[in-house]
Amino acid sequence: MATIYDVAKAAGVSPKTVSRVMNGDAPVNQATREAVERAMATLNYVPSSAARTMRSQRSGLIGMITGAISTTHQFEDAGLPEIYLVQGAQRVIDQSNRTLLIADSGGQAERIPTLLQTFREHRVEGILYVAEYHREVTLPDSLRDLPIVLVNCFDADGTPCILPDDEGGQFALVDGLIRRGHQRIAYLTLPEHQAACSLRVAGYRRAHAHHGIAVDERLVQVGALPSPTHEYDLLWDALDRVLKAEPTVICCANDKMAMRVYGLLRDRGVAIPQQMSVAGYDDYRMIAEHLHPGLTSAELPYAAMGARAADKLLRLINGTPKSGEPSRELVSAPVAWRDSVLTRDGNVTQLNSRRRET
Amino acid sequence: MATIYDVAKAAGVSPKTVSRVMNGDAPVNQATREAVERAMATLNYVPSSAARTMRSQRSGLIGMITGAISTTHQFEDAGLPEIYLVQGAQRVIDQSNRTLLIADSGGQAERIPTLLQTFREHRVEGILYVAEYHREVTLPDSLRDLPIVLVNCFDADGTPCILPDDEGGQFALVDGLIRRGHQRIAYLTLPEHQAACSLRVAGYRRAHAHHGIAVDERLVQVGALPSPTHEYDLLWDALDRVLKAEPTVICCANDKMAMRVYGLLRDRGVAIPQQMSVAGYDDYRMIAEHLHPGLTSAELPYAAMGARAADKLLRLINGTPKSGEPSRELVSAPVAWRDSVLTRDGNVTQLNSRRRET
DNA sequence: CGATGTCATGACATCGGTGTCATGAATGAA
DNA sequence: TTCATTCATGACACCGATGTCATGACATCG
Repeated sequence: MATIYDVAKAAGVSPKTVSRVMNGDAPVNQATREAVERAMATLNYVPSSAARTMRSQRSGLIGMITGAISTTHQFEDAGLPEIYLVQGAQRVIDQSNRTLLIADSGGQAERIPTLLQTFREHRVEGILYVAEYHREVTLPDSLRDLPIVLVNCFDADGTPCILPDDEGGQFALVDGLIRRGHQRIAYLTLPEHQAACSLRVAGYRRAHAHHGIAVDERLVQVGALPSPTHEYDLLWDALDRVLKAEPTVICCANDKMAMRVYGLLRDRGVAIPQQMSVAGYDDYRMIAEHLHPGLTSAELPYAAMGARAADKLLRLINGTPKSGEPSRELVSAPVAWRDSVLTRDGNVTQLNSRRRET
Repeated sequence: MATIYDVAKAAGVSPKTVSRVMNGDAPVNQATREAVERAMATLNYVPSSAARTMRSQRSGLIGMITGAISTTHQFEDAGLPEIYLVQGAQRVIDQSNRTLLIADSGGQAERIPTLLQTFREHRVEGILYVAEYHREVTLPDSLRDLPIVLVNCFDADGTPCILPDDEGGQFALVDGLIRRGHQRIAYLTLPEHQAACSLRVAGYRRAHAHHGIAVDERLVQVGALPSPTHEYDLLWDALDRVLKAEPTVICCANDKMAMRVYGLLRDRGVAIPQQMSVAGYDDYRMIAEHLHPGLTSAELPYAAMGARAADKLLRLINGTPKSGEPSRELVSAPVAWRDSVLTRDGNVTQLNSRRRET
């Protein structure tokens, strides 16, 4: 592998001049520059980031730690759309001429110290700490000395974080339902004590308040997803209870639940959306676009969150936070309206024309 | 940040001895070792991988390039389960005391040269080149000089690769259907010219041949998924044609299509699985486990492929390929049998008991 | 015309580890 | 006892960049 010395010799200049050509940190004669560039091309020269890091004490690496805090999800694949987070963050980080180093703990919390050790050895300049679902976390003390941004999670110490606007998203969805003529809107929540769940329910309630509609509490029920501990029946029962309150639309805590509700409703001979509209949350396109009819869902904006988090972290590293920048930032996203929701126009009901949001 | 010199001074030894304690490459007196370890702990010493890389000419980095070859998938999120690939590969790579460097092109092929340049600057020891779906690729010449393993793709030059056993998986699924009493098995393929599609159809045919059943060609139809170019109707029509041939089960080219088929069948008042069994392919658990009833599907073993690929790459790097190791390796996986498939016992039909495969 | 400044370049040290070789002490074999 | 090994350790150079400082050639200014 060619070094800067080889290039210097081939171009008949000193290594330092080659360095100057690469970094543009001092004027270089045009002819010299061209000679150096030719030599670099001929020798297929690629500078060594190790050497550069050593001398400059800047690694140009950002560490991302994902699946970090799982309580052994043997069943859940909640973290799956994290790939979008990675893409969002990577775009921003590449622009700052840095490289993203990703460590996935695969849900094994005990591996985290090892991964952090690796990050430290590589002298990462900052860390993005990603949770698989919106929740509170407690950071290990060993992280205190590095610039860090939490993504999809927050802690009690006010560490900078980027969160999805679950309350606002659910508000927008339910607001849209009401504007489309729905008055009796059911909500199936999850039993878990997740931040996302309670925020979404809060958004549901605020939308009702906003339109001056009282919430019939029979319309709000706790469902569940299949898991080793609770059986399907929980959702079946919740659906049963909620149907007694005669809703025209059922909002589900997430897309997975909505997918099950499709099946359960149809088992009862209820046509979607003619007899019952359904909405989800997350807008996992793999689900929402491919269900029939297409599922209306509030987007969980992973890509945007990744980008925002990277942006915030870079400012932390550079010591240039915007003045008055809050430590906690919410990321909103539009609702994707699809055919699972019927517009109720007075007594007449009509199908939405099929549309996609970009 | 403490260096090896600081540790050496604190422990009253030479830097080289500290190095020996860390690497265990030469005997060190027990008392000395403990003194050094105390000093490292006190100073919070973390060795610099940059310095180590520079001296030893081994970076300990493996590059993975994903979403590498997309033809701008504005619509597809095919690459989503790649996260499993990452986890599989990372597990193996960590064990070899190396670190995985991931670059995601986000489907923008023009970004690949930049990403490769970054890999080179970091002196990665080898590359995992991941395609989002099983296909043939052509490698840029600039990759020729690095150990490389293709994942989920192959090229014309016989570059080492890891592929899913689509033919075998579909064979196992259809074989299982026949053993469960099905004789008229429909197959909905995709119009795309993907390696996966034709292999799966081949497996379908081989299973029939294996049991001496002739394939009624009306049972094999080309469907499609929603996209900007073809409308839903394509799948509707295909389903229409296939139903005329009176199947007892419909196999779909993948889980997304199966999800749509659930909706389309139910629109026609066909109960799943009582009146029609359905099977998918990929076993995206986000879909297969949460559909109601649970979707029977052949697993696309991403995690295992990631692990196998990493393993193969490490052997390439170490120059210790197993003797007679084929350059192309297929990874098989079991079929996940769920409630969407009815067992037809003579004239009597029965539901599978609900079960999960681990 | 001499002083000063800018341009273009090179010599040299340095970042933090590890490979090589040397050295002295202890141990075992002849 | 003496020579050969093994053990335990240190001195020193080196990996490949870049920061600092020095230098010579011109250009500019008063």
